[in-house]
Amino acid sequence: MATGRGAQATSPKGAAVTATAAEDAASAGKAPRTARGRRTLRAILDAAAEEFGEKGFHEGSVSGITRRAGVALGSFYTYFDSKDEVFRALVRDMSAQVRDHVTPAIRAAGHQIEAERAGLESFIAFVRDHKEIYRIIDEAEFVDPESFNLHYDSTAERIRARLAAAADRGEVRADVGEVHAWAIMGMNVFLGLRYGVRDDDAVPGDVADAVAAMLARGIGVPDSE
Amino acid sequence: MATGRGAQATSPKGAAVTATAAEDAASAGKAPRTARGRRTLRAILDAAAEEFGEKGFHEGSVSGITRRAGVALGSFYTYFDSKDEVFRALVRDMSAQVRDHVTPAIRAAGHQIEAERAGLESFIAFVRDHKEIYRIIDEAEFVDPESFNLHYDSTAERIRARLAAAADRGEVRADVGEVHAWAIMGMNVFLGLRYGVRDDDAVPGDVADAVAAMLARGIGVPDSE
Amino acid sequence: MATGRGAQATSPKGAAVTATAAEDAASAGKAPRTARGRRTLRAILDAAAEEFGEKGFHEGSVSGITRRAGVALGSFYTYFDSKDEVFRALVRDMSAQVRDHVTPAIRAAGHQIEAERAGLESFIAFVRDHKEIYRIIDEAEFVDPESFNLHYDSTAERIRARLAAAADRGEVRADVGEVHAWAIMGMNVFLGLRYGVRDDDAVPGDVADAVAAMLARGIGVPDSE
Amino acid sequence: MATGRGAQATSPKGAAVTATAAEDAASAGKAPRTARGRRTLRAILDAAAEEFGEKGFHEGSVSGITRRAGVALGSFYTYFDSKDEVFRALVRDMSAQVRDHVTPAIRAAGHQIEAERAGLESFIAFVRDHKEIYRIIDEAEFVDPESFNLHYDSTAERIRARLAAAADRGEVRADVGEVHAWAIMGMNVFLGLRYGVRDDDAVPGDVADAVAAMLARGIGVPDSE
DNA sequence: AATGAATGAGAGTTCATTCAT
DNA sequence: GATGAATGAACTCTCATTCAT
Repeated sequence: MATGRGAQATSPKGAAVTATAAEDAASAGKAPRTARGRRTLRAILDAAAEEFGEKGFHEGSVSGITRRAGVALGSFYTYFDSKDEVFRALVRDMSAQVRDHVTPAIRAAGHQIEAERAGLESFIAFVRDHKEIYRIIDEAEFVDPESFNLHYDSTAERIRARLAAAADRGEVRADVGEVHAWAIMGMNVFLGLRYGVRDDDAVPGDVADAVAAMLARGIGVPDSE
Repeated sequence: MATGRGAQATSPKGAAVTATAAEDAASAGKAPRTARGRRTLRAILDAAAEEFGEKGFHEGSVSGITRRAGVALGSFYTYFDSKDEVFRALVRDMSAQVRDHVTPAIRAAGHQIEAERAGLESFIAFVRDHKEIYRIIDEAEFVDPESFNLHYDSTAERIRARLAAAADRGEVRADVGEVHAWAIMGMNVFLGLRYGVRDDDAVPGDVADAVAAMLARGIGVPDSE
Repeated sequence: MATGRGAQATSPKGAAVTATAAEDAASAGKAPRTARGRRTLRAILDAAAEEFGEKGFHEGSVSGITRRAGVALGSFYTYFDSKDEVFRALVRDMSAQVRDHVTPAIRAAGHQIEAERAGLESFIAFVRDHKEIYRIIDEAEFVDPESFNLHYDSTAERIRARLAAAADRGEVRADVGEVHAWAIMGMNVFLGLRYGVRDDDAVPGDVADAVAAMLARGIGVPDSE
Repeated sequence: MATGRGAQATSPKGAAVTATAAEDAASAGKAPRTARGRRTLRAILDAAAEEFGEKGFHEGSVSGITRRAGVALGSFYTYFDSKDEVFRALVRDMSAQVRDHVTPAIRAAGHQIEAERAGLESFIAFVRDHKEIYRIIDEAEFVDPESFNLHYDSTAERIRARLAAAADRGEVRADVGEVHAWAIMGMNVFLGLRYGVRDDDAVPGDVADAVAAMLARGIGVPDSE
């Protein structure tokens, strides 16, 4: 699927992607030197998120991106070396944004079970605004396996680490480990697909409540609150 | 990700795919009439599973398939109308095979929690033999969304139905529903990815034990065994 | 410049190229398996000699080749992996044909000075029929340096070897070596350019006579005839 | 091949080219009016000699030139109307410099055979410092045929004229003419390629000695010294 | 004069699909 | 049925040239 925690590309505000991805482009050695250049790069990145989100990497085209961005075909290559490269920048950007979006919700929670609940709720809400995230991160499996693996490995590792810390605090059972982290990530990703992308009917909080209740009994320590 | 329950393409025996997929092809209106034809169709389907499993749908090519199958390029079109069509046949075949592989393990269990444990163990074991299943089902999201959705919807529905039956039997909590079904499917898919495709180190039974313990407390009814 | 000894591409007979170049293509792993395929390959090779001879490698285009050959653009790639590859095949073919054309004239001569005279005359005559050879072999310096170097190195080496043999027979001076071989090759190439490609006025035999007279005194042994 | 007589682009001092070529550029109607402009033009011309020498005309790029020159891409068009135009300026410049380099050595000789010897030695030495000259003049055959022809025609004509004068002085045979001029030019060009560009082992003087001895007998008048 | 972003025509290459043998 | 050559639309990427700043 896609991700363990929210994103922001092509946001309603229309510019959120660029923050991180523009840096990736920069680190790829094609940083714009003028304000006009920065505007163009931003337009291309937003357009790429749209194009790939709608059509996927292979069906999407560079000319589709530049058409959406309202720039000439050649301008694309002023900022990216190849179609693969924008895609890579986008995947990393989305991965970062998902993480940045849910982290505060998780941090704000007082108890680890509540943290997981908040994370899932926040993730589902986020996915609703950024349905393209699934298509983009999923297709990375084929186009940029490294980013794909990195995304899931680091997401799972973050979950594992916070569960371990919670175990130390006595909030979750001591035998909780990597298996549980991957299990939770998998649940979140599929619930995001079902209740974020597929159908908007359910209330994210309700879905999160149901899962949290299961987790409280499944991995929580009774009376640790 | 990919799937909730096992597959069989490109099996060690090298022919398993064909049973089901050949019927799909037949239903697509190109059933071979001679024994020679049946052999060619089987070769093409096995080769397609290999090709798409290795390279994905877009990077895979019809000529790659016929080369692997040892038949002429043109022969492909004797059995399939298009590249999309083999892929569709393959996705449905895999979906069916995953289902057919895990179902017996689930049926054999005495208690629902044990059934879920057996299903996951069986699934991980299966994935190890058919790592291409993830790539194929995942890419269906772009190539054949209908099959993709059908696969996950029907898998989740099967889980939901058996949990409902178990609730009636008093083996799992009465409040278990669709959310739990999608959560379990997500866990299974990601654990299959992590411990089936990615890394062969862990013992599937151990992974399944950890998950079953969590589920027993999370959704199980104490003393229902 | 171009070459030390004659060529044959795009000959009046229109098919000469293919003999050798078709084998190169074959050795490149794309040998046609049917008579129709052989005809197409021949048409492409002849067209490539024309296209590159007229426009040079960089200005020439694959679509120009297929247009001349009267085949579809894609058919080109049935026989060659790239534009570079036809060019390479062509250069090697031309090198071989130049050699094959002049060698008999040289062999037929009774004395080495007469052999050099006959070689030059034959070369000029040949160049007049295949003016494109200069453009093709010259541009190889940029496109396929290996073939370019090989062409001149082997041509010079052939001259050196036959002069050495002649020295043993007492027909030319004993101190004749590599320097003289390259000098003779250079003379031939430029006289071919001047009296073969550039201007058809002079009689090749007259040019060859003048050079032979100079060589007779310059490297010949008096009274060795 | 390339040329009959010396050049100077991309010289060790790094600026020599400009003297002549800047005039060509000027004659092309874009003479710089300030000292800063002259410096920029010089930098572009030197960079162009490097770029085209290394990569050839077609593989070389305007942006490669400006990068080497350390100026902005757009600045190129302040001094040249097109890529072709720099190349043309460069070819003429190189032709002139080759001529200017060898002429003094030829003039200084007391006897025509010695003059030819000195010319060849000087040419080989020169080529070693300016190996790019072959690539540049050779590619002119495709890019700027007029300059290409002019270069060889005028070089051959200079040789012919000095041989005619020498014949009048009784230093070379009376029957020496255009054929001999082209032959000598061809020898020089190929010996420059072999012992100047390709391999630095041989001593230019030794090569020139061998050729001079051959010419002395071939076209010289005995006892004319 | 200098800068560097923007432009867009053009070229090479791929490959699903067709069809004559 | 099988074969493999032929087709051509489609796409990515390059780069000379222009132009606003």
